[in-house]
Amino acid sequence: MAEPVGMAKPGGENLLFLTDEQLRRGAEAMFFAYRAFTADPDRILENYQYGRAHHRAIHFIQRQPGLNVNTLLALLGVTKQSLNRVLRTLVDDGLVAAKVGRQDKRERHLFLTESGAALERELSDAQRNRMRAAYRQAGPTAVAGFRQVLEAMMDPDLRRFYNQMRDGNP
Amino acid sequence: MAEPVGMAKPGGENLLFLTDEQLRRGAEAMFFAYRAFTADPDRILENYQYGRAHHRAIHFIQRQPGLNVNTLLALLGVTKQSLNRVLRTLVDDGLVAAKVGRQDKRERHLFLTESGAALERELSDAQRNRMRAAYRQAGPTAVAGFRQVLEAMMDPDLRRFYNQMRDGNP
DNA sequence: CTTGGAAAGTCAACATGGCTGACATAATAT
DNA sequence: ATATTATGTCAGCCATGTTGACTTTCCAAG
Repeated sequence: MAEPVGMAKPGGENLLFLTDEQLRRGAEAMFFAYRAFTADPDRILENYQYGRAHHRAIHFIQRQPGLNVNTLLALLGVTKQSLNRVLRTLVDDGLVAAKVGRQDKRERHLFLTESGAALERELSDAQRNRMRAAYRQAGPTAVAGFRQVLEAMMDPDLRRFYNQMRDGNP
Repeated sequence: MAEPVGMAKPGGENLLFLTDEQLRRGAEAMFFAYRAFTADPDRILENYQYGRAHHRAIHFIQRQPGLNVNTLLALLGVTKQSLNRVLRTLVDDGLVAAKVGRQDKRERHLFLTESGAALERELSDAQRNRMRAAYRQAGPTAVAGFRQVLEAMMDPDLRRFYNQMRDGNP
């Protein structure tokens, strides 16, 4: 707690002096927090015979209804063969609807069905509950910092996606 | 940017009003940032025919030299069979030394060898570079918030471990 | 001193979800 | 007419998780 995370240079520049120790602690915090972050949805998914990959696909389809497969591939960062396995089971099970594009008939636009949306809600409810609790405990200033650091950590391409999603869904 | 992350209640209580949208954004930020967070070490590990599991084991052995297998299992949250596969290759390849306990001869205390420490350094250097850049970009206040939120998100058991590691390694 | 249980290692079998490579189909774009 | 793009699919491989069963070693308590 008394551990200094950084200091302003006397000259006035806002440089940070970060020890290896401080950065290692940050890495561990990411590791443990991410484990907790995925634990709740994972427990739910077991009941449905789905995995984390299904959750991610469902999440982004909920987020951008009508996105095409290529966009989803870029968001998830996996190969199309890998995604296809997941997406096929979701379509077969009636959780996702794939509609042929009107302008470009090669594209499939992806949507959640009623039951797909229901599962998405169940999963994200569980995940949001944990995040809400953490946000409340840490307070608004901490939350703003949390998001700033995460955003700064992202690869530029994904940061673009991340911000597009904000802009596209106000 | 103009998105409110929370407000203080007029009454004075520090409650946060968090929309689903804000929490979903947080989840996405976690997802994208974690991808970036693991990407650099993953690239390096490919050259050595190791995976992320090896990195995690090496990380915690570096962190607490001499820990026993049970402790490492609890930190990593995997089964002993799963860990054993990873640990065996690391021992066989001479990156990790397993020394029989003096008091309790059933226990094996794990240490990094010279070459193990070298690989750990290479991996964590890459990871720390990204974190350092993100920390610098976001600033000290943001970093403090980042850590607060991550800590609040952890499962209580893992938070205990997380804080023990701080206390044990001042 | 015996015995129960803990720490660790191992074998086998299986599931998930990554990957590559090759190929097919349909439709757009040149 | 042809090249390219978007998608889907098959086959196979790998890393890493799982459960279950079993052994060895050894500490500790009866």
